Formats: sequence, structure tokens, C-alpha cells
Amino acid sequence: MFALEFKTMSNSKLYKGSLATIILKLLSQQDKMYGYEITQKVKGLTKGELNITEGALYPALHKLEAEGVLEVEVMRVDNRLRKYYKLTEKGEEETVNKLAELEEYIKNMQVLFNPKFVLK
Amino acid sequence: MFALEFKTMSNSKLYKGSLATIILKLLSQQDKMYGYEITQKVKGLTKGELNITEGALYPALHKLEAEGVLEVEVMRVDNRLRKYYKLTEKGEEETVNKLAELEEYIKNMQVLFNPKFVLK
DNA sequence: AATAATACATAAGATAATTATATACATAAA
DNA sequence: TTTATGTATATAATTATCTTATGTATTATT
Repeated sequence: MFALEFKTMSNSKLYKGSLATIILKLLSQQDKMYGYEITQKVKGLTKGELNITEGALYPALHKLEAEGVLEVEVMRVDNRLRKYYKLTEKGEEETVNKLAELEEYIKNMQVLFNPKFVLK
Repeated sequence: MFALEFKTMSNSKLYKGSLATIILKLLSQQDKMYGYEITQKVKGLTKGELNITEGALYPALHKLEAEGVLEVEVMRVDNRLRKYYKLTEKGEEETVNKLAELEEYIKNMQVLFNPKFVLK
């Protein structure tokens, strides 16, 4: 009767810089992945709370590739195109940096938000 | 002899959306603060690791004021201008939202980065 | 007298998201 | 069989938020 739309709310916003870090981390534990696979993986792990949009993902992948952080291997599966991305050597170093940065950020947020917390 | 420059590295970048959250949180535990005071507080707590730039801070404060989240009280101290900001009622609600958002974000990052971690 | 610290402000530029739109093939449902 | 959904990539337009640079003005320090 009434066509109600139940949009899955939530969809917490990405914080700046997070996306590249997420991509690198996933690729550091999975050898190679393609774009769509990454969106599904993130969606699955966060129970739908975090949805990577294509408008963010593909430009990010292209940029990381241009920087020499990722390398791409194009494949045709079921007559459909797939671009598998994997970390280069430089990408592995970059992953370490990005993870350290994120950790530092979270630590800083903790001291700011938890008065008892002390930076170490 | 040689004039070496020791720039304090670090200065971890702000993640998008963090600044408003930081401002609100600080004001929720301090009643009222002025801009410069906020920058010094953040710098102090994070031991210089996080530096809020004025170019980010003042526009953010003005925006929060325009949204009715903060209210301002101008004072003159030592013949110098000071603008004290404090949370409005709406601002207190907004603080709760922002903090929940941040917590959700961190939780999502944990499931993504720590395979053992489970969303709850 | 010059520099640093305090205190505000804004403009220009960079970056990285969102939203919207597009193509194309495969599969499931009406 | 046509339509909608899922798989898979891409880009343009817009918005948001940051950095960097610059500016004003007073007070404190060297």
C-alpha cells in the first residue's frame, strides 16, 4: 500500500586520510584485491556501517597507483573486467607509515578526550 | 658556524571532522574558552604533536556559532580582545552526537585493522 | 629596538570526501 | 521478456575542511 523506504542509516563518514590507510592495510593482509572487493570487505567487516563509495575509492586507487604504492593487474573474469591491486615494495613501507600515523592520531584523540590518559 | 634548522617534525595532520569534535569536547569539560586558549590546550595535552592552525580554528568557531552550537562573549583583557565561546543547549546535544560518531569510527577502524576484533 | 607571544581574522590553494551520472555484462525476479 | 538487482569500473560536479600565507594589533621579552 504505502511504499516506505528503509534507508540503512548510519553510514558513518570517512575521516580524511582514512581511505588510503584502509586500502593499504587490507592489501597488506590479502596479497591482491580489486576495487569492488574492497568495498564489500569493508561493508562486511563493519556490518554495513562503513560504506566506501566508488567516487572515493577509484580515484584513491588511481592515485596510489600513480604514486607507485600500488601496482595493477587487469583480468577478465566472466567476461567482466577486474583490476587487481597489490602493494609494491614502496607500498609496504607506506603502509607502515600510514598505520603509525593513524595510531598517533588515535593516541592524541585519547589524551584530548580522556583527561586521565597520558601520552607515551 | 652552520645554521641548522630543527623544525619540530611530527605535527600529525588533523583528520577531517576531528576539529569540531575536539572543540566541542573541550568546551564540554571547561565551560568557556577562547580560540587561542584552545590551540594552547591541545598543544599542551598532546605535547606539541597536534597543532591547531588559526586558519582552521577560527572559521570552525564561526561556523559552529552560526549553527547555534556555540555562543560567544567578547571580552577585553589587558587591552586585548578575547572571544569566549561556550556550548549552547543545542551544542551539548551536538557534542554527544559527535562523540558517538567518533567512537563509532574508531570501533570501525578497529575491526578493519584488528581481524580478531568484533563489532559490538 | 627587535623579536616573540598573545589574540583575532581572512584569502588562496590543496586535498579528499559526497553525490550524481555513465557504461556494461550477468543474474534473478516480475 | 523486460525489469530490477548485482557485479565492476569510471569520472564530473560539488562540498567540506584542512594548510599555508598574510594581515592587524597589543604586550612581554631580549
